[in-house]
Amino acid sequence: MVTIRDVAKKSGVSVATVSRVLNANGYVHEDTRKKVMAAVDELKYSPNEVARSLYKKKSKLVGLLLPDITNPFFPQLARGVEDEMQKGGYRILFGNSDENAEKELDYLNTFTQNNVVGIISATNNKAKNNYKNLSIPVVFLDRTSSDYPSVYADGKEGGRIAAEEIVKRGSKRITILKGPAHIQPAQDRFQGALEVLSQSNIDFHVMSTTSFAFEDAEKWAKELFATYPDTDGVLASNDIVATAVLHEALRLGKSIPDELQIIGFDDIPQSSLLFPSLSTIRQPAYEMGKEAAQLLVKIINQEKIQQQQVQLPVTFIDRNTTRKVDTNG
Amino acid sequence: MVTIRDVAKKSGVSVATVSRVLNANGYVHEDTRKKVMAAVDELKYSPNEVARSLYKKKSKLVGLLLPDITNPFFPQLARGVEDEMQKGGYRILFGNSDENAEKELDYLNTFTQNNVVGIISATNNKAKNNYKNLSIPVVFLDRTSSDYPSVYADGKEGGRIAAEEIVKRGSKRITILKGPAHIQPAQDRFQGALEVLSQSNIDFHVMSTTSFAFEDAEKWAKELFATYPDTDGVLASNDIVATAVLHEALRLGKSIPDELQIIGFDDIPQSSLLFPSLSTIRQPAYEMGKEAAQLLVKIINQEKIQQQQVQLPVTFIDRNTTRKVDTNG
DNA sequence: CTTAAATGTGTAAACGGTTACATATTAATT
DNA sequence: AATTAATATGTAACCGTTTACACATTTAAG
Repeated sequence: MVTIRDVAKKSGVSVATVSRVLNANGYVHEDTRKKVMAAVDELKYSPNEVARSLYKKKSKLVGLLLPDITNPFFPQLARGVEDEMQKGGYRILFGNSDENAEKELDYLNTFTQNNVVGIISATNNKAKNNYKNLSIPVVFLDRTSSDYPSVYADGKEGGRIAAEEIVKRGSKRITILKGPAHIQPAQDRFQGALEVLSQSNIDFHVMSTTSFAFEDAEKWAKELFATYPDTDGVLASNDIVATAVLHEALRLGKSIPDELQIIGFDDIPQSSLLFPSLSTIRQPAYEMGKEAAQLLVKIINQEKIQQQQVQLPVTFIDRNTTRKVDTNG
Repeated sequence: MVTIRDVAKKSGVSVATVSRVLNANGYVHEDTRKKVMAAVDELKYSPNEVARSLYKKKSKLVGLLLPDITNPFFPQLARGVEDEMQKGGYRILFGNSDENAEKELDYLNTFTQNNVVGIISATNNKAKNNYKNLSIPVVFLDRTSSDYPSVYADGKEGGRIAAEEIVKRGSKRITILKGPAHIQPAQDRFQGALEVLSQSNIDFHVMSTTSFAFEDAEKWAKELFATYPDTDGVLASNDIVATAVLHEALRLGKSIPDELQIIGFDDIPQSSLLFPSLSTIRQPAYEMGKEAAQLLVKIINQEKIQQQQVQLPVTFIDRNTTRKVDTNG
């Protein structure tokens, strides 16, 4: 390994001078700067971030904690975070928590032990006080929080829109699939939908589900049609569940969207490739990731923050699992 | 921040002793061990990995470089890597390369600057010599390599199987969608399929595509049916493209699998949730990630390796975009 | 009982950077 | 010409660990 001392020797100056040219810090004569840069090039020197981090007590690393990268909603988030962090020269220490408090704590420890300069967490764990005594900034992603910086989409509004749209398009016996109880965003969606349907005079059922996993999704779908065979509108807790519902409905020979309308949530990339393509409430996942990253670097740089909580808007994506609404009405 | 010195002071011993109890190194009296552990607990001391890494010249970090986490094949890989690494106490420094040599090099630098102890790379870049003068072990994932440790699925065999199965099921005018030229695994699949079809007396076309992106997939699909409207069997370069083909075929009112059979490649999670569900060649992505991680930690630990190249088998997943084969034949 | 080996602990030097401080030279100011 | 400010560079301490080495004490062996 070539160190700053090797560069210093080769260019005939002290390590301090080398450090100064590398960091463009303090005074250094143009001639010596050139000598040093030449030595750097020749030796292919590249500073050891670990040593730098040790002295400075801060690295160029940020921790990113997601529930599960395997859930198709999260890669977009992650990508948004990464692309933005990349710009600021930050790199990502990555972990999946599985919404498991122990794993989460474990990762939080790793992050601090590695001098990360900030953390972005998209977990929905109750164990908030894992974060209480962290000395580094945290921003929560896809999760509302009044006491921490956070960026999230307007889930409640999303739920409302979904309910309004499905009603407007004529569903009369709606089933709301309520997502896992401990996932706040899922509850927000549910509340929004509930609010609208409660105030309407449309029949509806609520069916609880306990996970967002692929493997479970088909089970809920079967259960749904077994329990409520005459439902003509499903508000799914997310696009995965919606996809499973769509799949099962087609298997049962239901005509979509004529007999049954389905609205998902998230707008994961593959939703547009289904047939019929899935109508859904879009969360701007990539932008959310970016936004979170921007917020975090602002906090790291001690910039003034206008808004600790960033709420991003949600939009209805009108595809083919919903009927066309009468536009002249 | 509480350091080893604070613990030493509190427990009335030297830092060397504290270090010894923490690392279970050298001799230390049981009584002092207890004293030290008590101080550790009381102060909630947790060692600074950065300092440790600096002295030892190796961290507990491994670099993971993927083309794009947003491509649904990769989260599974990543998860396999992470789960396995987690077991060994390693954490993941993560990056997306976008198959861009500059980004790739940039990440490789970051990795080494941060003293990672190994790298797993799933890129398909020509710029192999980015890896030449790395002093840390690298294993390539989803990519064949004779001169580096690598784990990959048997793409060529996968291509053969796909071709055989679609022929066996009666397609007579087959289109092979050839994936991007610079993606070796895509070429392997293509070669396998080509091999089988060349030796048969079935008509077939080859159509080249240049990316695996969602946005492009629909374009290829439309182009496919515009160019070869009478094709009755498609061998897609991966499940995304297959999904787009399926979508477009259904849109055109083709009956699947009766008029048109489709076989994908990868078996990404959502393939089973399509309707009709997608027949495909399964790559064991999660296992590949795990295998790569296992191989890397073996190399890190200087264990004897029997096989530098591990090739995982590929299987035909017979779902509903292919016809049922006559079993009594 | 003497000696050697095993056990237990501390001091200080690394690891590879950054920077406070000291010092020297040159340029600007009066 | 004398003084001050700006420029340029080096020395050494520091960041928080680990470990080589030294030394002391206990235990085992002869």
